[in-house]
Amino acid sequence: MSKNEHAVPTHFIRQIIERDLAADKNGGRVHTRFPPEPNGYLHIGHAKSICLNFGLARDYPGGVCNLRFDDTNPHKENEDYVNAIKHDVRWLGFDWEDRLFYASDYFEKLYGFAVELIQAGKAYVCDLTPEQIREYRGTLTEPGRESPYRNRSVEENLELFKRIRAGEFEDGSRVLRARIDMASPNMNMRDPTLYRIRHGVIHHQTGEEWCIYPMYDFTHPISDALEGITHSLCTLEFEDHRPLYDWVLDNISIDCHPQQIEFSRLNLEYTVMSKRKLTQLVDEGVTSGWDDPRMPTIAGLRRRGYTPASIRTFCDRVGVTKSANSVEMGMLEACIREDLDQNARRALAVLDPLKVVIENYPGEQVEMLDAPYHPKDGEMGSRQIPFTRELYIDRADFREEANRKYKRLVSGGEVRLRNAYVIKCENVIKDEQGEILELRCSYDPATLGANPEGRKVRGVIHWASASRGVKAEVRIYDRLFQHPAPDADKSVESFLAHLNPDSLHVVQAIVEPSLTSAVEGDRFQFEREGYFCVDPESRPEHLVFNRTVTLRDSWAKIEKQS
RNA sequence: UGGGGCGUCGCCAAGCGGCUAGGCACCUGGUUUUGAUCCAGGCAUACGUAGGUUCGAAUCCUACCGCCCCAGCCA
Repeated sequence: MSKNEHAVPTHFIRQIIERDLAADKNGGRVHTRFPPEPNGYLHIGHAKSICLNFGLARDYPGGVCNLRFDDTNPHKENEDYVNAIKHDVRWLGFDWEDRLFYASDYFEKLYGFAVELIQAGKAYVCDLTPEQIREYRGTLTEPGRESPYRNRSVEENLELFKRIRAGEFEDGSRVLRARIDMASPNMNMRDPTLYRIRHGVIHHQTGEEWCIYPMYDFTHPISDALEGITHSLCTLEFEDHRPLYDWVLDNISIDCHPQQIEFSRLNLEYTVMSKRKLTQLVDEGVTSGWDDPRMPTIAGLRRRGYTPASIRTFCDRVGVTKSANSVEMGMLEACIREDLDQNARRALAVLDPLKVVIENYPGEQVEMLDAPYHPKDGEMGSRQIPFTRELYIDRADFREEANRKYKRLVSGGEVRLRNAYVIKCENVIKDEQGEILELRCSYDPATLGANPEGRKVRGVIHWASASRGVKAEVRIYDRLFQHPAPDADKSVESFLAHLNPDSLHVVQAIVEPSLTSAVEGDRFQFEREGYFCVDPESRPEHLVFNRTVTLRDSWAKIEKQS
């Protein structure tokens, strides 16, 4: 944990836990779990859940948190997702130690509890088709009707369930259902399905051992109880499932009854958070993969340059409540800026190069200028930057003429080159179309590490040596969508209609040579531009940087006003 | 027109009957060889609405309004 992270504010779940602790409810234990289904990559919403569950375990004496894969639907799951999820949780900074579990570990026990339910007359084998089950379920305003198979004898149910497990029946032909209340105002209590038949799928953990798979509503409470979970935290859409969670545990012989508590999921503006939609973005090639730096996945944020600490800080700041929310991107960006401002080395990189020739600087001369890695943290040391007769500056840092507000280089004007000399623009060379080709400048040798005498130079711009600088590919990312809530807009056929066509720009930059040794994962502030990280595809002979986030830019605001 | 939730500043969010925490964003100034950072200051006398209880209500009560979730053999 970094120094930036301090005591987090309380929230309603902590209050519940503290009340339980005070009442010695679970023998003083706090035991949570993070239970992802391995059917996709984790996203920032999962990060909130991870920080919550593992954070609680960390903050209470003796607290522990399990990692459990909710792998009851083999159709959509695979081992690659399991590995990616483990990697992401660890990367975020959390440790499940020896508590790695799979719901599939409990298939045999689960089967036993299902038999118990049948023996108690609380579950039955139903032969209705999926369509019929839906019809019999009724609607939100009308009660359902009881299945004609609802009153089968215990013996018949037991026999049938055994034969189902033995593989005698086809997919979809029968299910095991809980026998609760077809007239319940809560849809989840209208004899929910407990088991379905699935032949021919190879489960990533259990292979072909089973042809029946338990449903979430049956599996989850039992898995929690088997692991001795005290507080089972999930998102709001499961609120209606809580009566069923409790019903399952109340009707089987198990001596642990965790408390399910629901909180609202995280929503971020200008992106989507549902696994279905993220999968679609990947499958349709809209993004380069789950780790595309524009994705709100942990892998995407990592590749974008976000640090684990910045994501943890973000999760702490958004808090835990039951109210619907849509958090601004600015909140996330502030967290990474805060981290990187303090911890990232500075470097000079020119993203849109314009050649500058210093006419009074000797052609063959190369001066190595010392430049601190950080303006405030001297302990980070410094590097040498070559200064030569031909340089590059950014096109945006020169204007032939401009008003007083513009503090950069203008014709006949002076500007400070960062960590180097003050230069003056003597001449502007253009082509026939009037396009500026290069600038002819002079430098003042007396201005290295010193202010010029008798005049004030207001601007400072970054630069790179033309001969010693290094080419680099820089990927400039913007938000993936143009709409703050792409999946909430019902007026379009698909959320894809809101894709931002300009979410990625690739530019060829000239960067200072010290960056040649940068390796995957290194993060820098390119001064006056933003924070950048080295992409996994980067090689010493072909550097690739991703822009994590821009710097705050008050100049852009000033310019916008005029 | 069933059930379950939620409504405090542009966005998050504290608050749990006694002067509306805080963060992000935004606005002013100052410092600055990054128009960054940093520092100082500003930013809710209608807490969804209307009634009520109370000396006192965002907090308690009543009614209403708005938004979200639920009719998978998904999780």
